[in-house]
Amino acid sequence: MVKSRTPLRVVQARSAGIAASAPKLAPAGATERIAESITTAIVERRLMPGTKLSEQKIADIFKVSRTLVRQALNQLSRDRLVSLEPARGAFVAMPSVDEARQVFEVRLMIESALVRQLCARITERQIAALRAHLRNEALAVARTDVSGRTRLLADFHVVLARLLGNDVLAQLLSDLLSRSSLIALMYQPSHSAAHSLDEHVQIVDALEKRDARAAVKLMEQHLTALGKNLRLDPHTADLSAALRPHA
Amino acid sequence: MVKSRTPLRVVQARSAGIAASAPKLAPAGATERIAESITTAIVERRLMPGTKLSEQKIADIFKVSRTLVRQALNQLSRDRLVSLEPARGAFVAMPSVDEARQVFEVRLMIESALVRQLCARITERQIAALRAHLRNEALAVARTDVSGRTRLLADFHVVLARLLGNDVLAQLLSDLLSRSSLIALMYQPSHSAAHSLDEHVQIVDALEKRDARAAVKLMEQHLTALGKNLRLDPHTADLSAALRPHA
DNA sequence: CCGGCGCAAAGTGTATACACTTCTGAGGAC
DNA sequence: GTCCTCAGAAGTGTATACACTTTGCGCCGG
Repeated sequence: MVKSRTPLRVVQARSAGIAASAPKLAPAGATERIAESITTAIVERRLMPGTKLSEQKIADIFKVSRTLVRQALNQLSRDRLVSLEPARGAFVAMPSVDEARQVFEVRLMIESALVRQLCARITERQIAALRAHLRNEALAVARTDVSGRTRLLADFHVVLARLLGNDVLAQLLSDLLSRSSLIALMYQPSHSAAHSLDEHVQIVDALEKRDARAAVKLMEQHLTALGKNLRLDPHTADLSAALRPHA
Repeated sequence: MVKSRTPLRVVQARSAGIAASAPKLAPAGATERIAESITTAIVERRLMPGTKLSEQKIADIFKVSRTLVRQALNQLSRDRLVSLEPARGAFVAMPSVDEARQVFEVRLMIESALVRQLCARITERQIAALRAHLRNEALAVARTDVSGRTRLLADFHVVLARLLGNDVLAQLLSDLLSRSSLIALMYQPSHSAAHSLDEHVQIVDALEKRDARAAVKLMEQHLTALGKNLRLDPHTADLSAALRPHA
């Protein structure tokens, strides 16, 4: 696994030219922009678990003060994407095996109920939207676009949640999926994206036929498959955990 | 409904004597203490929805700077207990009817699956713990201890979640219950605590008999009962919403 | 040669300073 | 008398300053 020697190399802030000293042109979302960038970087696997997130370095990158960076890191900490160690700093979170298992258990509970309800309410138009999403997934898988692929595979589940029209649910699941990305990154180094995509297709097929039983079953298989993979290679996890304090 | 004239009257910080100027003795949890106090105050109905939470006033109460208060308010904002309006300040959140409905829908999904799984795994000791909790609930209801009653009725659901040994689930449900408290406060001014307690007892009975079907059914009834109550009196909601901007 | 002690550099935690926005209320125009 | 304008107050948003903790490294003792 990568030595994760790079302390930081996030995408550069695409700030508008000036923004010199005056706090004029950072009206809204300055903090949000930072949090979003870091979240995206983690989900798209450009930041490895355990990487130190130095406040000053991030502040320099985004051309803001540590204040806003701290706010962003605090938010991410509540999302469990970074862990704050008192007086030591912020690090990209390293979910434990237990936590990983629990996250998948919760996803299993929620997403089973989700597809069950979806079968009753889904419309033609919504199925078409799902098909479109699947095409994007297939495209990303085909061209081995790791970043996009990872994000799109996760987004599939959020898209499902949105179809219920329940923003609370969608937000909740979105958080769980960010955590899942981190978990996958730690415990599933060699997971087959094509396989997940195939299962997604099968789920949409079941939804289209309004076969609730099949849809739920498929979703359960999909998630337990992901969950079971965790225990298979705890070596990688412990290894990277053991290496963390030094790097 | 209350005019909510009081801008602030949270519990006083029980800080140890000194803590004058030096940042010596606030090593950990300074921010957490503030967030917790405000959360408790909201859940126990000592802060009404729409109440303005002025940073400086809170800072004075807790004898800290605005910095820590802002951190706490940011955390609470992510929990949806307070809403931050840019350049205007923080207010105790006023969940919309839509949001309220969605929260109960999600709780329905999660807690149905919860009791279903619990039926299979619950132990004698755990049932005893639940009975003990129910006794506390009954006590609070009997002595019309509004604060404690509200908290204990909500805690019941968190206790159930903890029995599964899944901290992620417990945390998630805990957040949803805080929001539910706020919702109940806005849309269920005259809700019968005794009725909820009775339903809790029935659920535990079903769990003890390991009757999954009955337990799920009871939980569904319990939650849909709470959810249905929302639409019955949207008047109160609009009224307090109408009064908010001025007070 | 190895292990512990201590000082300096780096980084976090909190407070304070300052810029800008919003709100309120008094004064003036119509 | 009503409405608009605008100045001052109050409050939020960001940056900076400073105290304290952690950490890395050299030095001394064994």
